[in-house]
Amino acid sequence: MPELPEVQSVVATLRPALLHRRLERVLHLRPDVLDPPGFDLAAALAGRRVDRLERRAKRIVFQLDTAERFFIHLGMTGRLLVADADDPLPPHAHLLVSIEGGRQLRFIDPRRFGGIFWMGRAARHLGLGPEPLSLRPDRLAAALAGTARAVKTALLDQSLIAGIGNIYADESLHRAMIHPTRRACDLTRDEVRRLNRAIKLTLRRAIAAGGSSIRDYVNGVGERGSFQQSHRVYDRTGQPCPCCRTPIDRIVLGGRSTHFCPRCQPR
DNA sequence: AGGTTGACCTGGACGC
DNA sequence: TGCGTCCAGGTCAACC
Repeated sequence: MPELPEVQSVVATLRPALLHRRLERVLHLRPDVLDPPGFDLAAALAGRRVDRLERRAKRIVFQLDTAERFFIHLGMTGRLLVADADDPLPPHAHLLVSIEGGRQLRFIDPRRFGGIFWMGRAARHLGLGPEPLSLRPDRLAAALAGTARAVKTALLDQSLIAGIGNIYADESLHRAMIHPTRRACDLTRDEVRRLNRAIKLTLRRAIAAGGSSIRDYVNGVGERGSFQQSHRVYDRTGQPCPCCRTPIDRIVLGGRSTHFCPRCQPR
């Protein structure tokens, strides 16, 4: 569900409720969403203040006043939000933490592809590539030059570029007018430059719109995004391309649904 | 080693 | 109404 723009929106909307406040009690924890398994998260959080709340790729990173860190990954269906403690509890709430002042942090995830990952104080290497919003074209060119996979598949590889998912890969490739099955290493310098610009523009606009809400996604205060209304190709199979009116085509690439305009993005 | 596939989960949409 | 099938915004481990 959540890619870079959605996670960015979650972090931005959670900050006012969390930053510089103390976490009081862990009220509920489903143990199988925690890594490492068996870690005493309740003891680690009790009485700790949240000093920083940041996004790294698709991860929401908490830094406590002890300098310890943990991150939450939302997987496909995860939600992280603050609610009033007496708001009705939805199904699949896996972590509930009371916040100084009476509100409650809730991690809800029906499919449980997401999770809570304790990092401690170590400056652990996360195995993630660079952030796309600050990526320079030569860096993107180097990442793509090293692989013969389809460019769309390469964009989804978080060790090459971290934060893009299925929606924004398709949207960026359409804006750059590049066919998703083109071999990553075959792109010309000009195409890489176009792609770099398209990624940044697409992500910035999506962030400004609060992300894309196809089905589950809501931000940290429960609001839906609106960028799905501006999608050019994603989930628009058979509908007209906004540039040339040709029906949008859908293929399966690397097991993922892939949408593109056969006219604007020729092979 | 690089690249591809299936598995992990639940729920909603659709067809019969 | 009910049941089966397919699909979903992500990431791994297991395979060629």
